[in-house]
Amino acid sequence: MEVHSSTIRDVARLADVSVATVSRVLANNYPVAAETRRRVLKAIDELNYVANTHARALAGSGKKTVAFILDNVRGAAFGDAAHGVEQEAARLGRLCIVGSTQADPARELEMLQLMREQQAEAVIVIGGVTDTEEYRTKMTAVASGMNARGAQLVLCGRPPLGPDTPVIVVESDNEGGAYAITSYLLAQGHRRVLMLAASEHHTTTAARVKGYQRALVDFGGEIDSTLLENGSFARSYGYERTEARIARGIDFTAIFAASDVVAAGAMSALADAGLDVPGDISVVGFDDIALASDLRPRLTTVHVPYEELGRLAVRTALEGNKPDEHIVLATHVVIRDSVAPPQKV
Amino acid sequence: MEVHSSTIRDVARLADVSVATVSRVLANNYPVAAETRRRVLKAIDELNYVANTHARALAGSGKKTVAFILDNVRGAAFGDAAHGVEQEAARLGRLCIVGSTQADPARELEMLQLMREQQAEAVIVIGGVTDTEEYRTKMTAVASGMNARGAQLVLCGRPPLGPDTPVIVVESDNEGGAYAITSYLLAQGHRRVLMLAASEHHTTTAARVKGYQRALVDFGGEIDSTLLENGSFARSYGYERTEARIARGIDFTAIFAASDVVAAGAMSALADAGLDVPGDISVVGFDDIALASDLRPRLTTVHVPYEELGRLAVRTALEGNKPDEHIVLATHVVIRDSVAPPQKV
DNA sequence: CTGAAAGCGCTAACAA
DNA sequence: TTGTTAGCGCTTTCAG
Repeated sequence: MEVHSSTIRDVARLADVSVATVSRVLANNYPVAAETRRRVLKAIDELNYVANTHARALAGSGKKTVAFILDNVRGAAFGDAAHGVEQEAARLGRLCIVGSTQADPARELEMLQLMREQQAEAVIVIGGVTDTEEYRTKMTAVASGMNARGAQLVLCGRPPLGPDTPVIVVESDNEGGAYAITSYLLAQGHRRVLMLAASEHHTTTAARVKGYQRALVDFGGEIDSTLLENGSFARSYGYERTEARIARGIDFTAIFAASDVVAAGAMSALADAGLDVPGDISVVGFDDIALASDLRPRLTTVHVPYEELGRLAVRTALEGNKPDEHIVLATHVVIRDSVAPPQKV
Repeated sequence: MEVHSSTIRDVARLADVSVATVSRVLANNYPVAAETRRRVLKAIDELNYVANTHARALAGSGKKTVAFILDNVRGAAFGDAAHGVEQEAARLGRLCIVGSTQADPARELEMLQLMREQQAEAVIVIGGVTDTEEYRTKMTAVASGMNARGAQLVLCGRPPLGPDTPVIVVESDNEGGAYAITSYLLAQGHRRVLMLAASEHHTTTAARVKGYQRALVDFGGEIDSTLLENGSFARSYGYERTEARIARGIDFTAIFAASDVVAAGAMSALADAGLDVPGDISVVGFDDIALASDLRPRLTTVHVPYEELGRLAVRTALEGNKPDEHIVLATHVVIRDSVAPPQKV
C-alpha cells in the first residue's frame, strides 16, 4: 500500500499559491504576506506535509550530516565516544548516521562508501584497527577521495595513516597511560606483571603493550614474553585466560588488563579461585568506564576521555581548518582499590 | 574550498558513453558490453566518483533507511537495544540514522520530524516516556501522518498510545518482572521492601511500581507509601537516596531498585555505610545489563531482552503486515547473590 | 510580495 | 547493447 505522499505542489495547489511561496514560508527566509503564510501553513497542516530531505539536499539546501562508524554500539567506551559525537553534531545542527562493522574490515570499507554516498560532511571512524598494508592503502584512498570533494575523514582513537594524508586524527595517549600505570605497579613493588592484551596487531593494544614494556625496561627490569598474553577485548577472555594462568601456577603478582572489561573478567576468575584482590593479586585496567567504580574492589585504571574524543572529532572536522590535524588527548591513572604491594613470598 | 565533485555525467564523458550506461553498470541490473563496462569502471575509479544518495532516492531508487531515537546513546540498556536495531537494519539492507533527545520531549518531537523528512521507512523510538496528554496527542498525530505515507512508527519499550493508532509497540513485561522479583523477595521472608523508583509518571517506572505493589497486596501485605521513593534512573540517585534512608534509620530489609544502575548506586552506599549485602540488606535491580554480574555480590535482577526488543522493532516494522501490532516480550528473574532472608530482629 | 522556470544528480522508460 | 529524455521534489534566481 504505497501511499502517494503529498508534495510541495499539493500544498501550493491547496493554498492557491505557487510552490516558490510555499518554499519560502518553509524556509522562512523571505518576506511573505501574513495572510498568505497563514493559508500555506494551514494547507501544510491539512495535508500533513513533510518536506523531502533528498529533494532539498539535491537542490543544494538542507541539513548537513555527520556519519560515524564503530565496531559495536554496545561497548561502553565506544558508546561514550558515540555519545560525544552525537552531542556535538546536534549542537552544530547536523544529523547523525551510524553504522557498525562488527570489527570486519570489509564491512568497514563498505560502510565508508555508503556514508560517502550519503554526502556526509564528515565521516568519523571510531576505535582501533588491525593495522595491515591493505588497510592503509584503502583508507588513504578514501581520505583523499573525500578530501577532493570537500568532505573530511576522521580517525578517532586510531593512529594516523601516513604523511600528507588528509585525515584528521583524534586519539588518546594509550602508550603514555600504559607506561604510567605500569610504573605505578612497579613502584608498588610488583616485578611480575601479567599483561592481558588484545589481538597482536590491533593499534590500541599495540600502543598499550608498548607503554607497558617501555616502563618495564626503564625500571631496569626485563621483558618476560611469557607474561604477555594476547586475546581480545572480551570479558570472557579476561576470565578464561586468568583461570588458565592460575591453573598453570601463579607466576605473577599483578595483572594489567588491556581494558576494564577484561579486568572485570580477570577479577571474577580470581575471586572464583579464592584469591583476594588486591591482597593476593593486584589488578589494573584501562579505559575507566563506569564499570570500573562499580567493581569490588574498585578498579585502579587509566582514564581515557572517550566522550571528549568523540566531541573533538566532530568539532575539529567541522570547525577546524587543517584537514590533517593530529590531536592526542592525555590519559591519566585513576587510583582506586585494586592495587596493593605484592605479598612477601 | 567547496570542490566540485564529479557526477555521473563526468564519468559518462570520460568513458565516452551515455549517463544511462554508467547508471546501468552501477546498478548492475542490465546488460552492458564487457568492454564498455571496463571503460566505465575505469572512469569511475579515475574520477573517484561516488554516487549521490539524494539524487538516487529522489529518482526513486536507493537504500531505504531506518531511524531510531533514544534518550541517550550511553545507557547500557538502550545501547543494547540500539545494537539490536542496528544489527537487524543492516541485515535487511537498511541504513541507520540515530538521534538522541536527552529525555527532552520537545527534542523528541523535533527529531521525529527530522527523521520523517529523511523519508525513513520506519522510525523507532526507544525507551520509556513521561506520559502526558500532550505527548499522546502529538505522538498519535505523528503515527497517523507516517502511516498515511507508508512509513511506520514503532514504540520500543514504551506502551501503546490508544486504540486504532497505527503504531507498532514492542515492549517487555515490566509489571510482570517487578511482580516476580518482589514475590521472590517476599518469599525469602522480606516484608519491608524499599523501592527506588524513577520519576513518577515515567511509563517504565510506573509499570515496575505497579508490579511491586500488586505483589505486596497479593501476598497479603499492605502498601506502605513511605517505602516508595521517586527519583531517576541515575546511579547517583541510587547512592544518595540510600544514604539518606540509612541516615534516617533503616526501616527496610531489602531494596528493589528500578534499574541495575540505581542498584549499583544503592549497593555502593550500603557498602560505604558498612552494611553487608545480602547479610544486612538484600538488593535487587532491573534490566540485567552486563554490570549486574560484575557487581559484588552479583546482582539478582530481572532480565529484560533489550537487544531482542530492538531487533524485533525493526523486523516487525519492515516485515510485519500489521501497522498496530503489539508485542510484549517476557522478562524473568535472574537469581544471583544479592538476596538472602532478612536478619532476625 | 509573488510566480515562472531552470536546474540539482540520478533512474527508467522509450527509442534506436 | 546503447542513447535520449522525462521526471523525482525542492530551492532559487529572475521577472513581474
